[in-house]
Amino acid sequence: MDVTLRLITQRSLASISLREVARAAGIVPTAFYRHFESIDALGVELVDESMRPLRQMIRDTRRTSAANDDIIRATVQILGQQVRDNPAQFRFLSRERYGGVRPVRRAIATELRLFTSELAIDLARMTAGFDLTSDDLERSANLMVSAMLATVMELLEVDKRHVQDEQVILDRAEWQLRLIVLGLSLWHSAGPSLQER
Amino acid sequence: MDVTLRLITQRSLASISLREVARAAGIVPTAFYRHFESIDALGVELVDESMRPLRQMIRDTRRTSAANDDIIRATVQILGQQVRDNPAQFRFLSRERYGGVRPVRRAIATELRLFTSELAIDLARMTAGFDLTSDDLERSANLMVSAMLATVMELLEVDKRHVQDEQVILDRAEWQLRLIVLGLSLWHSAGPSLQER
DNA sequence: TGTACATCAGTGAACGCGCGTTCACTGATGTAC
DNA sequence: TGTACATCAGTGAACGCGCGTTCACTGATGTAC
Repeated sequence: MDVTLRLITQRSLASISLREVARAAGIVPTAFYRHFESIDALGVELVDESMRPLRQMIRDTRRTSAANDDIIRATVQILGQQVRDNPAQFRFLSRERYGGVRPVRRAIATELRLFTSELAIDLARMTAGFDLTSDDLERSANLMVSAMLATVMELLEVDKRHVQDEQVILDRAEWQLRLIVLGLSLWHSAGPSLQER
Repeated sequence: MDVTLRLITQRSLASISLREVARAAGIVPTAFYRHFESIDALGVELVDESMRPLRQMIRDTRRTSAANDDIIRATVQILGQQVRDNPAQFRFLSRERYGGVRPVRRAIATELRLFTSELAIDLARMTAGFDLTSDDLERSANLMVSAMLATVMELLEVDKRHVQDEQVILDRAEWQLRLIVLGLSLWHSAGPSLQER
């Protein structure tokens, strides 16, 4: 699984062969079948492995938020750190999220839905005074996840020679999350004129 | 190019062969070279073709917004219509945006940056009284594009037997865009306490 | 209007290659008695 | 402690197949004079 993550740094899972994986792992092609039924099956297992940094992100954020009064900044910093520490996992997820074969795509969609729900729970705590429905929370968590995934993808495209670009992307993400929370804080006091027109 | 769009409904560009394209087009493999140097070159040309519906979207929205007071609803409706009318193009863009080979990925990134700038211009007109910097506009246009692309991807995954799911996704997109505009409308009056903490 | 030539999309045979998968086998490690 | 057997990861030969690319060729259409 490790060598596969390394192989798909440059290309997608669909375009690498069983023999390439075996070669990179230092085994003979037939030995591959001792571990996985096919490349697709390997892909599905990789989803689980690759979601680990995201789950870690939630834990880190929850631990941090108790001691930190700027939770948005902390969240974005943790995101940047996780992407820096686990580029292959994040690359795999963003590559295969829509580009991959169906079973892998579905596995990722399921995991991301869980992730969004977790975020909605945290968001509920953060916005306790805002009088939001669970639908509101789910939709805004979904928007935040979209923004964060777009951020991840752009971070991964940053040329290593222009590290300062990373900060520009992270600053933008922070600004965007702040805008969303600001919108939420005023959602119900804004009245129907802004909400429905 | 048409048969290629049809072929990648199920798989990514990286996983289809020159011979498959030729076969589907009803020509002999060697005749492919009369038209394109390689599959990658075909991909780059497909980007241009596939961006057409997006450009059309901007034009439609501009034409509509003059006569419509709920521009957000109109925008989301136009988005849904374009995706319904050009699924193959949108599927190609979302598949290859991060999953594709580098030249295709870069071509898409460039086009989307242009699209974001166009949106920022329209947004400037919409939010004329809000006192936003061009940086604010660019960042919020970027967030809107992220939200819209995520919407497109989910629309494309909708099972044809559950057409009502489409409306749920579009409603959410509308809600999200509305939230962003609401945030923008109050960005400068919110004061530093909400913006920087 | 007729002739000669250029351009162009497509043909079909052939090549060497890497692919996924099968099969019978090996040798090390673990387990039962 | 010793013996017999099971499990397991890996081996290596072999298969038929689809691949990208080369080459010399065809026949229709367009163009110059």
